[in-house]
Amino acid sequence: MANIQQVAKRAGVSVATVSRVLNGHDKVTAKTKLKVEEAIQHLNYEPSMLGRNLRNSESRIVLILIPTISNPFYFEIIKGIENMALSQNYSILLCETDSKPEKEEIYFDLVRKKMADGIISMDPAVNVETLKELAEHYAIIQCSEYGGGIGIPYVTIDSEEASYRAVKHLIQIGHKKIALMNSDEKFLYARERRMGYERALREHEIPVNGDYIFYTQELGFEQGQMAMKKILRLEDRPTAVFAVSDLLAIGALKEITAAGLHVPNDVAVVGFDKIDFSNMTNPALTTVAQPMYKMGTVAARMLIEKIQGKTVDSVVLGHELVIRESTTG
Amino acid sequence: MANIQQVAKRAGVSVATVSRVLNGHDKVTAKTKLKVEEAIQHLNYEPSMLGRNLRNSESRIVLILIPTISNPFYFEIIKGIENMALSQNYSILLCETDSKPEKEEIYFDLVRKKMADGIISMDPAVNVETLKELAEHYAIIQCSEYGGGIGIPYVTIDSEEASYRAVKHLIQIGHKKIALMNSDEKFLYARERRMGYERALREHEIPVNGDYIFYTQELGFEQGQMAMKKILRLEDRPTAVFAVSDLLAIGALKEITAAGLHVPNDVAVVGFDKIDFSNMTNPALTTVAQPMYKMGTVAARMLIEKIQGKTVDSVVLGHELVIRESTTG
DNA sequence: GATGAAAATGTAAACGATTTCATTTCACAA
DNA sequence: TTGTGAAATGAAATCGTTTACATTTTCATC
Repeated sequence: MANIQQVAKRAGVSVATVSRVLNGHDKVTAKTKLKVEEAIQHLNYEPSMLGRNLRNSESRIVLILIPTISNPFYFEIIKGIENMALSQNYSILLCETDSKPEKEEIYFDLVRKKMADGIISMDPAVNVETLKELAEHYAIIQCSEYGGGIGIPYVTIDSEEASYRAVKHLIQIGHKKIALMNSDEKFLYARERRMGYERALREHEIPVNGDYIFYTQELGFEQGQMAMKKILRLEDRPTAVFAVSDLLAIGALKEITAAGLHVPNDVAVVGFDKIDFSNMTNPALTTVAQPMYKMGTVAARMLIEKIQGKTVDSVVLGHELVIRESTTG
Repeated sequence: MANIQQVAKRAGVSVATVSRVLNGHDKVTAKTKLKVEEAIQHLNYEPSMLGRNLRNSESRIVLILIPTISNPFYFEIIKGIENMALSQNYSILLCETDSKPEKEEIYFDLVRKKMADGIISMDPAVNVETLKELAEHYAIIQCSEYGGGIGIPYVTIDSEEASYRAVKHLIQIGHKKIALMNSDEKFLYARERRMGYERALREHEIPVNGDYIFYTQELGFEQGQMAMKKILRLEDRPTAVFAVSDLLAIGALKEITAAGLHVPNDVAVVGFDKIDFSNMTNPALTTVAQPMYKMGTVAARMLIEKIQGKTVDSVVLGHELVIRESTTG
């Protein structure tokens, strides 16, 4: 494991010159460049990021904060972030918080200790106070989930509108009794999605029925099953369900089928996110597609600009309703 | 952003003493310790990993190489690795290779440049030559997928035996015409799983029928669908399918249902891996459970020991057949 | 109060790069 | 040949820690 000194020695030049060759900087004579390159080759030299990072006061690592890696919703976003980051010579540290403040704190510490240059937060349960405080000193971007009005740039979609369109689709194919499977309204997106749901109903003069709205603690398959069980027990059973995540919707599918009912003939189902699996279920799931890959690249670009000291503005991206078997048979 | 010098100055001690307090090293008088802690508090000091890492010639980062993040098979393994790593103050860099040598090379470079202290490779398509070469200088562990006999420690399960048991289960519930949906036999695990399949058949005096063995390029849902289409077209149609991944099996499920057939009455299906989704399908999938979380923790522990210069031995963990609706109705 | 060993603290040299500023080399014109 | 300015190169500081070694302090003992 040679270092820059040894390369310099072998090439008969100073370390400064080696560094210049390494970084393609300034002007270096073709002849010296050749000598240096020969030395690098011969010694099998690889510049150490440790030295370089210390000198440059940067780590070239960005943190991605997600609640759990098991939620496929994050896949494409992560890919987007990764590719953009890679193209700018950043690496990504994927951090699962399990929505636990202790784990979150471990990762926040990583940026305080300069192990990371910035954070892309996708955890809806993130501690907003700490995040705000951190944002005063470090580069932070919120992706997909965001606390509004806290001065941290975000990239997201218009949840209210997306939700509105999903419900409108159900109404247009004839449904009037539409249940909403929402997550806890402490999350902004949950409040927005309920508003979209209600707007669609009101617009078609369908009264909003509180009994048709269900809240779940998490957005997983089991929560979807449990909520669906309750829905199926209602005396005036809904003919359609709009779930705010695909996993919830897939749980609903399973439960409806288990009850001997048919999707969409007895109960239609709409999900949200268009995760890969939404296409693998029986029947395939109608869902709202978020431009996840794009969100990732945009978030990464914003973060890198922030790291470079630029000011960046929040971005709202478009979305799309993907109609499949779970509503149209 | 204060540094250790400023803390030392304010506390009226030397940087060495501050460092000692920081690391809970040696003996420091309670009084000086207090002074130092006051200074740290007051200056809001956080030790920089950049300096520390350079000095210690380590990055405290480990690389995880996976072909793609979209395969849920890796979730639990990653969680296992992450938790073990975290407990030892390591962070993990999740690296998607897309099974492309170029991307792989980017990540290999990260360890050559000391940005990472070691690698846990889970990519079956990894370039074994490069890996071997790298293993001479750096800490490397293979997890789940491994090239045998290349001198790199691995943790895995007994694929042949697991496969044998899965097929035996199908035979025991009355099947004789059992198709195998395997991946390319350039992978060791694919060869092993075919051997287990054949052993089970031979043991029950069922001839091995080459027409019943299908190879897929990847282990995804679409490949499962395509292979199943072919299987359904066979004149003497199998009554059961053993797929070497859950995603393949889920593709098969979808295709069987689409053909108007019933699982398991017309065709029984067994998968491999017990990913979360194997429980969410209709019907739920019979599958071979790998102890993924355990594999992760074991791999991480092995890697850390390797980093510390110890010699470590390969490990073979147990597995379990999980019988669900796709074979027993 | 002097002594000496043990305990606490300090000094300064790493770790491996980048970069500012000073110095040398070079090409060319006088 | 000499002088000049530009181009190429080098010397040394710097980034923020840790730690081997040197030095000072402490304190029980005589």
